[in-house]
Amino acid sequence: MLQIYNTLTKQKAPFKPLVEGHINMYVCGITVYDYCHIGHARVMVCFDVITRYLRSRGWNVNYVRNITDVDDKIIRRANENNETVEQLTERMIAAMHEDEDALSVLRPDQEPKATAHIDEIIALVSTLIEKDFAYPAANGDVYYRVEKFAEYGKLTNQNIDELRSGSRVAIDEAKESPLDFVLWKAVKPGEVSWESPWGAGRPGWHIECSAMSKCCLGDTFDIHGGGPDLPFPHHENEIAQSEAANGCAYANYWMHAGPVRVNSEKMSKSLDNFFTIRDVLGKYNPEVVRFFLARVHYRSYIDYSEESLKEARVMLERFYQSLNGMAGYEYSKEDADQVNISDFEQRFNAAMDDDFNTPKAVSVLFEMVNELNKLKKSSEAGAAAMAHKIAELGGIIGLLQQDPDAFLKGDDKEGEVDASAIEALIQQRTAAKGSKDYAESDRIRDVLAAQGVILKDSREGTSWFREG
RNA sequence: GGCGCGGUGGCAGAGUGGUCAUGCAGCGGACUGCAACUCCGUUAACGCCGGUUCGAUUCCGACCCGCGCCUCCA
Repeated sequence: MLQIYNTLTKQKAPFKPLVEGHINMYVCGITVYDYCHIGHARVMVCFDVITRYLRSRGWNVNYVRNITDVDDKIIRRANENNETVEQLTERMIAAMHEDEDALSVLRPDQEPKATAHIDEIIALVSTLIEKDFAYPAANGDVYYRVEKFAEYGKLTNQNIDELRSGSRVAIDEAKESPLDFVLWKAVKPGEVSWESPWGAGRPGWHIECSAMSKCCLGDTFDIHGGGPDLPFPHHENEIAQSEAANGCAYANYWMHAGPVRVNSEKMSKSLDNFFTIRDVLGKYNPEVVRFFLARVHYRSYIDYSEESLKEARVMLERFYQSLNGMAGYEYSKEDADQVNISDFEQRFNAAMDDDFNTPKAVSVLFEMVNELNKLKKSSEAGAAAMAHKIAELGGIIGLLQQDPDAFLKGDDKEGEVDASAIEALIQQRTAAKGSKDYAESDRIRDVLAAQGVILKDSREGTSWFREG
């Protein structure tokens, strides 16, 4: 039984879809004015793991993640760069897709862009005005009348009075109340804009998600997800817009990923303490980055550090050392039954069913590695079956799909010994060993070790890998 | 100030009212020319103070500490 922690109810509850076997999920995506950082990567990986797992269990998942391609920051950045908004956003969308591909994040089924849904946005704002939940102001903006929506604040337990007194938002003369937020922004000189019943302008931030989710998934859908800084005000405002306009529940389950931290502070644009995905991919194998993010429960914080990345690398090495060389062996269903594959698989699924507990699921995978290493000595077919299942289950988290030998050897990087030089030194060492010249063979091993290359002698000869 | 989340062995990180998390590191052993990989064994923890209970790291309350949101941010 799948259990999901729901931000709305603040507890874990059994998941019940609107339509049996089917899941409609909307996740807030990226505002594309800059390269994605590791915090963005976390949200991408988190919902990618969730989608992969649900599909592996037979759910039919329709995964929508939007792209915000017009807003203040985009306009400012495009001006700074002397390019159009569209040039900037297309560049950043391409970069985002490159980053996702590197991290083995599968594309959502739909990636709606705000600028492609202006008509739907205008229609939604019109409905809100008709229903008296919004008003055009003297300055050309259209605002949402927050105090008209009785349930405002139900996602994050805010109450209107507290918000009003604690409001840090500067009083805007055009608004009826400081809590009101903008649905449609009147154009300023030099900005991109679209015609509307309230004059030329562009959508506010929150309205696009209400419009696009309605367009792609309908008035009510199953899961709405996003990053840790979105519950308030963004998701609160989405609820207010959609439920007021549609007259029915918006999303049934709200899921929020935890933050990535640096030195105990949240990684964020405003703190300027972020590392972009491409920075980090320059130093670590993409799978290491993915594992770094996926080995912690999705709702917990993660501390970003070189040590954490290295630890993820070392953990993956254990998997790949064990899997290495197992691909070629045959096995039957009986072989798999004999080594209790289904018990492990059940425990893996039970962990994932419990609010997507990846740390626990990974621990099951490690138990399987231990079993595999033992089976290598007793049952070739049993070991092959185990190895196959480890890779299969790892694949659900988006891991363990590389060729083990390739992962362990790594790419030849600038300034490091390349593979052919390593092979040549190994041949010299083998010759030295053959004549029992251990001083020489140890010397060669030390030379390689000094460059991070570790040798492994076995009956079949000497193999090597690069340590993390 | 309001609303939330969290404090687990040297580190990372799950979980449970009374037997093992898991990985790294450490220690002892096996394998090895020596290593590496691997295997076997092993050490060690639940912020603080009360309460409930036969028994609490796990439930309840207070306290201390850390973090997030309340302004654009995933």
